[in-house]
Amino acid sequence: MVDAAGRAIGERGLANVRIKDIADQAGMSPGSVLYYYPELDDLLIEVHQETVDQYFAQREQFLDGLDRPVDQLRTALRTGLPSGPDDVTARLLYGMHARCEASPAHAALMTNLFDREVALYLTILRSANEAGDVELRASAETIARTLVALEDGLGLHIVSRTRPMTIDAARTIMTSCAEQFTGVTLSS
Amino acid sequence: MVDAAGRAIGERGLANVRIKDIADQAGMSPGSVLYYYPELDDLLIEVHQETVDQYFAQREQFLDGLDRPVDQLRTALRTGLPSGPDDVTARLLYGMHARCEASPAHAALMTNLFDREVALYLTILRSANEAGDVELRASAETIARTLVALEDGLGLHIVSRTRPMTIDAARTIMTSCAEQFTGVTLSS
DNA sequence: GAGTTATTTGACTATATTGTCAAAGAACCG
DNA sequence: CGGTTCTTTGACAATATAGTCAAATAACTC
Repeated sequence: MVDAAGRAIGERGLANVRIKDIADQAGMSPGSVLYYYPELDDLLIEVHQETVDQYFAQREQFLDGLDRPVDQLRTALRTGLPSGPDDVTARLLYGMHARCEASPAHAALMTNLFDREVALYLTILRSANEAGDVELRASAETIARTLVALEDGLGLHIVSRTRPMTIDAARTIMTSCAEQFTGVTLSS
Repeated sequence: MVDAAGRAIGERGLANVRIKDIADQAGMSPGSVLYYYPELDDLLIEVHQETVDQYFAQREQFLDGLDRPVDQLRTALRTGLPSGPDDVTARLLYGMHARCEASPAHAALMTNLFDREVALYLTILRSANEAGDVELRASAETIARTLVALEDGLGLHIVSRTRPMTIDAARTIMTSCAEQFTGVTLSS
């Protein structure tokens, strides 16, 4: 059901999704959708939750098996960007940002995602630093927040089809920024 | 009329604005709105255009009268962020990002704004560098793009009420990032 | 000021979508 | 089984909103 809603949003866009679309994707009637979610917002919040969890789990998974923290950093820098303008997960998450203004639940989920991503970078940065592989030219907290916010800004432009902002250009920028903060070469 | 639409969006939100809201703001009847804009999208595009122009003009104006490029840089770093979660202009622009996926016109306006902001930083960075006030530890183009994308990412979190991301925190990050790229202290 | 065109209006139609509900059907339980 | 609860359905009512349009009004021209 939550999956079906996610697919429906992927097809029709978060702003235009109708109960009927969700019902179709779930192989149900519109009445059944309302039976489980009298407030459609509740369903959207679960979709948001689910998407955040899956996205973050995947990001962590990319790091599995990488022993050297610098390699983890390099990989994290690559996997924090949308895969392209049509990246379904990224589009959904950016769409959810708009709902944060009105819905504390969505805002909390965004805060949660942000915190987890910052924590991920923090861990990597600190262990890379302890391993003597990188400097930390600002506080680890600041660097981590910078990288996450930069990912979000670049991703927004990728998804919005801002022309000069291709995935390659965005990767260059991520790398370059991380290099400045850590004093090492990170381009792969 | 475009102004009225902007106000209506400010009150009701871009996603929920109705023709009636615009008519009310303009002191007209709904019929008159349709008379001038049979396609409501055309009006939204003009609102977008207008907002981009005004926003950028104001950003430039903040730099007026600042002779030293480093001061311009400091000011640019401060004025590129939303004034708070309720910043009407910022909310409108972030809302418009969602429309870029479907509308090339909106995407073009976003590209235009991005390019102009990058150009602004480019000018500042280059003259600060020529004045011998800053280093450029990456290409000016890369630094400028980084700063603009970072502003956008931070602004998105401010507007979305991502809790740890206050305006102060965001300013710290902007400053710290610029310091890394330029090798000088910029905090005011 | 008569005639012409442009603008404005608000009532009306068309449409899309949410939400209701009684009845049908399935699952479960003694 | 018979009864009970849970689930599902699709037709229907309620609502919201875009868009139409004839008629009223204003503006403009000669």
